[in-house]
Amino acid sequence: MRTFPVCPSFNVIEANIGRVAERMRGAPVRDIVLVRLIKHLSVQISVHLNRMVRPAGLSEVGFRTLMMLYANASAGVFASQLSEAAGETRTNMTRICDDLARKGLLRRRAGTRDRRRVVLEISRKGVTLVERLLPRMWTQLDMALRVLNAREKLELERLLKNLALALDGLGPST
Amino acid sequence: MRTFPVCPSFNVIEANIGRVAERMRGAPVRDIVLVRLIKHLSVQISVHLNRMVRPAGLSEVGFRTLMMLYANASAGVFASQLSEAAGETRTNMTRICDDLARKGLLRRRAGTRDRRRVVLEISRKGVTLVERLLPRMWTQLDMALRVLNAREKLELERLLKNLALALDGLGPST
DNA sequence: TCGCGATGATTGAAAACTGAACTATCGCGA
DNA sequence: TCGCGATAGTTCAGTTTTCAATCATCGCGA
Repeated sequence: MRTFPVCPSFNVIEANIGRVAERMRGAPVRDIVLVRLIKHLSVQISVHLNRMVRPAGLSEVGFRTLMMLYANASAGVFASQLSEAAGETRTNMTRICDDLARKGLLRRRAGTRDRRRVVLEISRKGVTLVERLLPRMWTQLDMALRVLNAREKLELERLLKNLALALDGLGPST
Repeated sequence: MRTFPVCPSFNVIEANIGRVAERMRGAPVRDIVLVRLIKHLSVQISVHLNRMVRPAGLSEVGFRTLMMLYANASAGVFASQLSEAAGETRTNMTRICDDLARKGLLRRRAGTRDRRRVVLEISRKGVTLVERLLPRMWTQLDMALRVLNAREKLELERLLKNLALALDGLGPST
């Protein structure tokens, strides 16, 4: 099977996967490589994002949350929706919002229709911060993803979404 | 821009990214979607793997570590190599190996040539466990990735590796 | 209208992970 | 051979994340 040139940080991992296959026949090597690649990339991305927002006193998760609030600035969002949008557990979202609220970046208020719900709204200060950080993040992101052309990006998105769909379906059954 | 059908769990996220773009022109929407997709997939995969190895009393990280040890069963591995292969920090690897050692799945011994190093070796019990679990994992993995054909998998691997390479390069500079 | 199971959010305890010291050892040059 | 910066691994303290229990509120049916 042909392999591709790859970053040093992943070479070690791939070498080890190959060694597993040598010992135990039938290993779906390419599949394992894919899974590990996704994890590896996820970590790399997190590290980069963290490094970018740290100077502003935020964590990557905090920033992601704030951005989701920014997206819904006009109406505000319920906490549960927000946790879904940011991809965090509800418990964790509570803590993250605690932190953001302490920093004055968001406001919490009880829902009017349903007082169990909590409406979260980004503050003026939060908007300012997001709008200050976003352009820099976008530039970085654009630079990093320049290695792929438009067609490749589209194809990558398609493939990853197929994968996400498959994993979703696999979930509750097994 | 055309979008693809996608799992419900990611729909919310994508909708929110779209809303950010409405508010702030110039957002590289497709790029952001890609990054969030990768993170989303990484989490999904972790959940699935965890669910599979939990009954054996292992965490996903523990199993991944054990598998890397299995790959190098003949010679054993130094702890630092292992942490690199498993994609964990050295600190965390110490803790994980503590756990695996307590369960009798690996042996630790001082290196002979260099006594600072610690040689890690999978135990008989560890080998048995890995060989019991692997086939089930591979079956699951195979099922999940059946949504992609061979050509698509190869293309996905190529694209992801390109991305990994780009992020690697971006690292120390900015 | 009164209950009561269901739901949204929070809290507390525990687990997982990380960064910064610290310890022991190494290899190299004076 | 001695000393000393570098390296491997661990420990400790702090952060982040999760699970399970809890609180408050809702909506629905008797």
